[in-house]
Amino acid sequence: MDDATPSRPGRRRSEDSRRAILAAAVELVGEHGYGPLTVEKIAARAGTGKQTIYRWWPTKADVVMEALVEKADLHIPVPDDGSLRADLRAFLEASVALGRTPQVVAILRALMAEAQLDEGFGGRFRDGFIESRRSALRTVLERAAGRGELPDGVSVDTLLDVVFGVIWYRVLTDRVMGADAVVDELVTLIAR
Amino acid sequence: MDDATPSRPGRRRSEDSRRAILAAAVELVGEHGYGPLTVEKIAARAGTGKQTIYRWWPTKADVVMEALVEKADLHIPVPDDGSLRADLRAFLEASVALGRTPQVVAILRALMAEAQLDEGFGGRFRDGFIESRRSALRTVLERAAGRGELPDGVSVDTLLDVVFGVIWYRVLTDRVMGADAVVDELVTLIAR
Amino acid sequence: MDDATPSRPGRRRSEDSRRAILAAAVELVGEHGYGPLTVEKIAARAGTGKQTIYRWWPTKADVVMEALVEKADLHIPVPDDGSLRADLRAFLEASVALGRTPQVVAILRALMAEAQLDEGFGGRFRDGFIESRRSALRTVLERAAGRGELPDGVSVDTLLDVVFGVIWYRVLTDRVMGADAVVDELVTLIAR
Amino acid sequence: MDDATPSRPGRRRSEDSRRAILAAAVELVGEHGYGPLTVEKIAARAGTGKQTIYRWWPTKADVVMEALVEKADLHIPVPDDGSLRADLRAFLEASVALGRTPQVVAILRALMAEAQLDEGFGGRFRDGFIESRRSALRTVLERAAGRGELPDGVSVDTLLDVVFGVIWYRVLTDRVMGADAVVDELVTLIAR
DNA sequence: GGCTAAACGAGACGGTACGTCCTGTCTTAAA
DNA sequence: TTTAAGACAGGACGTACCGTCTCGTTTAGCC
Repeated sequence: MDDATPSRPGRRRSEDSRRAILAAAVELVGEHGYGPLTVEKIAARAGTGKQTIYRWWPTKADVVMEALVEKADLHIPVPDDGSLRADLRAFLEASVALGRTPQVVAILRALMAEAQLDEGFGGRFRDGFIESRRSALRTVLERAAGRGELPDGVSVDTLLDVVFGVIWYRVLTDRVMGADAVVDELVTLIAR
Repeated sequence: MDDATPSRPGRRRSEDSRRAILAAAVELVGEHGYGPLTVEKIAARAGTGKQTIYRWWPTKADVVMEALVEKADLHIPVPDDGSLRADLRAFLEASVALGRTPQVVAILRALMAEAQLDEGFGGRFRDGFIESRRSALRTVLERAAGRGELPDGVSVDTLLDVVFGVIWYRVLTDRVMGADAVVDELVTLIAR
Repeated sequence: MDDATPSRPGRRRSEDSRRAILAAAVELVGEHGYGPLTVEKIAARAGTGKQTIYRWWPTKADVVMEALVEKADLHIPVPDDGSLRADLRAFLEASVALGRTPQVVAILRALMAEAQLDEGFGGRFRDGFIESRRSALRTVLERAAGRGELPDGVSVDTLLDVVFGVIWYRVLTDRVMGADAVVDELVTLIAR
Repeated sequence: MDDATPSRPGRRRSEDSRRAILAAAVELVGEHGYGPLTVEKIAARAGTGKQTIYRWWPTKADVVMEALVEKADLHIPVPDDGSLRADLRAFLEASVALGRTPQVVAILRALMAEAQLDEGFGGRFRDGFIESRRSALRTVLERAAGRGELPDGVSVDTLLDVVFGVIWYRVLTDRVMGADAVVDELVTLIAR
């Protein structure tokens, strides 16, 4: 996708700058949160010009989102242990673990907020993040559906809404996941 | 709180200005969304000074929240029809109806966004809005619990998370409620 | 002109800020010349916001011009000693004295340059500076014309061009006035 | 200087590019004036890279100056008709003719402006342009001095200042030459 | 013909200033 | 004392150019 036109004239995009910008953004969010984050500060910390950021990302939220996506630990593996109970619990445990990292939570909340305020970013956030998370869990649930483990009368899509809905709702209302039995209860509710 | 000291010297707070400010805020959100909303534009549209806004509301989000609360249609009544299926369905139908008013949806999304970015408003939003919605549904569910209609092994609080989680998740990811069978499916999942 | 509408609502223009801005501009030109002068630096030095500068002056050149005009020493008095030789010499000596102040010379050169590059400022510079200088000397020359002291066949306007032409030409080609006999020679040429 | 080392390896300077750059610069000054002229726009219009401009000219003003010098009509011939009146009138008429070409006037104003703002270019402009004009007229005036046609008590250099001073002063204050009797009057004043 | 070297177009880079917009505060005259 | 009006200090925005630096390509002289 990136190398479709491998030989254009002109200097190539600097991978160093790209990495420095993502790293600077993550550091700054970690230090002071997303609110006071500005393109100017990212550029200063990364040692780049502002234009270099504007050239490749439409908004600072896109920078943060790319940094988030690049975090390997986000790639919550799609579990396949043969039973919905086990797979769903594994998926939720991994999500809960992420949700306990304050930096990641701060970024998730900020990005979801930005997605509401900026329609353009909203679309990119859904396509680049929300949907990829749904498709991971959808794989798990469809396998379970094949085994007849899902409740009757509830579509896979609605179950996705239930799982991600609970996670996001608790993140956005500042009630951290995993401090109680919510994982067990969700598994109980869905995997009967 | 507003009429605690009815007889002070000096000019009284202008009810006209207050209404003009709330109306201007609602109009502007309706026209261009919440993102480009500024105190300056509210004041200009309302024909008031900026100071008059800052004097009575901590942030523009509080202005919008007050406008939202003033909409009477928000008062979704707590249904009590003797069965969880009926009560839950009534509650969800009412929510879905609200979620179909684009202006209301725009405001809900904006307020949830602002709650992420401004810690102070986040608290006021949870206390003044989120919790009041939860307590309404909690009444319904606790009645059902008394009748033994709730699934085993799932607390009322988690069921609240499921219902509101699904609603908010769909609102925030721009997938409007009620365009499909989600109400039926939620009732099926929870009220067995 | 400033007090035509003395009673509008709203805060009045701050005379402190105005003075601080003019002073900062003069200082900065004195320290590093006009080239590196920026609105940002003027604002920083003056302790004002940039907007306060942009509110009252169209360009930084207008700021510098106002500072120049405000210098009382610029008000070269219109001499009236009864003879053209004496009046013209007095006018030129005063101009030469000014032209020996490096700060003033730097400002004059910069403003004339800016007048070439920015058509809008060019007009304001002619109206606000060039013409006021011409009218001062025109008074002197017209008195002399009444006494028949001017050369035949040369209009007052052309004599103004000669006097100011020589001064500006020497300033702009970096050949300081007064290092030689140019004052004597101009008097000789014009007042015969 | 350009052909001092005729046989180096490597590609030779492209005459096409050089001409395209000079032409682009002249066109752009003609269209929008010198103020908004940038190296970037010259390169875009000429279809060259920016580097090709920076390789051969120190500043954009030098590009414009080279374009000006290349205009053959600049070579005002040094008249020699035996009388100062005739020679001076011929010189001034030629200058006035140039001063009526709006494009040339625009360039002259721009170069004089740049000479004020950029010390380096100021030197090159004086050496390469101002002085060559002075030396042309100096030849005329020194011939006249030999014939005793110059006013007493006024040096040739001051007379040069008078003639060029008037021309430049009128150009820079946007009062075009030749619309009035200024040529006649200057001849009257100097050649008595 | 192959080799080295310079100039070419294109365009990304770090950096600086721009002029605009908005924030939250302050100051005025009127109500 | 509140109001509308509006100026204030401050700070981020996104843009435009600067002058430099790669790129891959083209054009030359030399072996």
